[in-house]
Amino acid sequence: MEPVRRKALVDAALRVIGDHGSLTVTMSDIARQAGVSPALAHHYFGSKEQLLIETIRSLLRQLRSDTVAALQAARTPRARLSAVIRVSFHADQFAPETIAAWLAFYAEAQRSEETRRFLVIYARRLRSNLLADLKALLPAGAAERIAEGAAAMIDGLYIRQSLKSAPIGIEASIALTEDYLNALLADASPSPQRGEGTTISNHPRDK
Amino acid sequence: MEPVRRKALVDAALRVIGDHGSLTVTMSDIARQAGVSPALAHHYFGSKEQLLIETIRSLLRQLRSDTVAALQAARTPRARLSAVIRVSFHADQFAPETIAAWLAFYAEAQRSEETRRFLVIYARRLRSNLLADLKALLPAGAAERIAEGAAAMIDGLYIRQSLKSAPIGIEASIALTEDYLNALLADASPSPQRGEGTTISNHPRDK
DNA sequence: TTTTATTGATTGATCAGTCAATCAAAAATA
DNA sequence: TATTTTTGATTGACTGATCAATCAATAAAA
Repeated sequence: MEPVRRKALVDAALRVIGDHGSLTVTMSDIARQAGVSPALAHHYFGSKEQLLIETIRSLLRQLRSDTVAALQAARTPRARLSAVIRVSFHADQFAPETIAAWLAFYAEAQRSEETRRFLVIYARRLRSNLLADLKALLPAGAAERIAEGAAAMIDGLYIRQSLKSAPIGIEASIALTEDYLNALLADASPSPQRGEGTTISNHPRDK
Repeated sequence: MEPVRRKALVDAALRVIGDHGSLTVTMSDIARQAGVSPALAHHYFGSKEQLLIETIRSLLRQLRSDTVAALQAARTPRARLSAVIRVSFHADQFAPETIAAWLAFYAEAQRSEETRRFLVIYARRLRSNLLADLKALLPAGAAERIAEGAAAMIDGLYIRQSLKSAPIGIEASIALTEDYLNALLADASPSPQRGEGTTISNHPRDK
C-alpha cells in the first residue's frame, strides 16, 4: 500500500497546489484530494514539508524524463536545442496549474533550503542541456552567454504566462525562443568578424 | 500621524517580506519592524491583505518613477530601450530582498485578483515601454515580437537571480538583454529581405 | 499472533482581527 | 487664560478560527 498511497498523495498535492496557486494548502486538502485521512498523510511523510519536497521532486523527475526522451529523438545539435525548447513549453508544463505550482515552489525556495536545491538543479540542467549543443555550434564563450540568455527567456516566458493576461501561447513562446537562438547563432557563427567584434564581445563582463 | 504610520508600515512590510522571502509574515512581524503595535496596523489598513496590496502598489510606484526619470534622460529610441533595460536591473530592483518580494507577489497573484491586476500593469508597462521605441526602429509586427521577447528575458533573468546560484550579476544581465536587442535589430532592420524571410517570419503563429 | 494500514479525536501553537481602555493633543467654551 | 470637550493615536488583552502534528484505537492482512 505504501507506494500507492505515497504516489496518490504526491499527485494530489500537485493538483491542490496548482489549483490553489500556493503552498499554503492544508494537509487536509491534500489528503481529501487523495481520498485518505490527513493522519495517513502524516504517517507516510512525517511532515507537510517532506510531502512538499517529494512533490517538487516528482515535478522535476517528470520534466527530466520528458527531456531525455526528446533529446534522444533529435539528431543534430540544432535539433536538440529545439527539442529542449519544445519540452519546456510542452502542454503539460504550460498548463496554468503546473505553472502555478512551479511559481509556488520558486517562492518557497526563498525559505526552504531543500526546495531551493531542487530548483537550482532544474536551472542548471536547462542551462547545461542548452550549453552542450551550443558548444557544437559556437565558441565556448558565446555558447555560455547564449545558453544563459535562452534559459532566461524560457523562464521569463513561463513566468509571464502565470499572469494570464494576454497569454502568449505555446507556439508563440517556442517561436520567440527560436528567434533568439536563430538571431544569435546567425550573429556569432557565419561571420565571426562581425559577430565577435560588435555584438557578442566588447561587454563590461569581458574585461 | 496617519501618513507617517502608513508609510512606515508599508516600508516595514516590504522589508520583512523580502527578508522572510514570503508573504506568510505576521502582522506582528511587520508591526514590530515598524515599531508599532499589531493593533495599529489593523487600525490603519483594516486587514493584512490591504496592507499587502499597498505594499505592492508602493513597489510598483517606485519602479515607475525610476523608469520615467530614466526615459526622460534618454534622447534616441535606442537609448530609451537601453534605459528601460537599465532600470529593470537597477541595484535597488536587483537586491535579493526586492527580488524575493516580487517573487512572493507573483505567487500571491495566483490567488489574489487585486495583486494579479498590479502585476499585469507592471507587465504591460514594461512591454509597452519597449514597444514604443521599437516601433520607431522596426515594422510593427517585428517590434511587437521583440518587445515580448525582451520583456520575457528581463523577467527571466530576474527570476533566475532569485535562486542565488551562479548569480548572473547586474552588468551581465544588462549585456545579455542588450545582446538580444542588438542581434534582433540587426537581423530585422538593415536587410529586411533576409530578416523577414528567414528568421522573423515563417513561424507557425504567422499562419 | 504480529505487523501494517487507517482513522477519529485531540492538542498545542499560531494568527488575524476585535475591543475597550488609555493618553495626548487640539478645539471649543467659559 | 483656564477649563472642558472632542478627536485621534495607541495599545494590551482577548477571541475565534485554523492547522500541523500526535496518539490511541480499530481493522485487516500476513
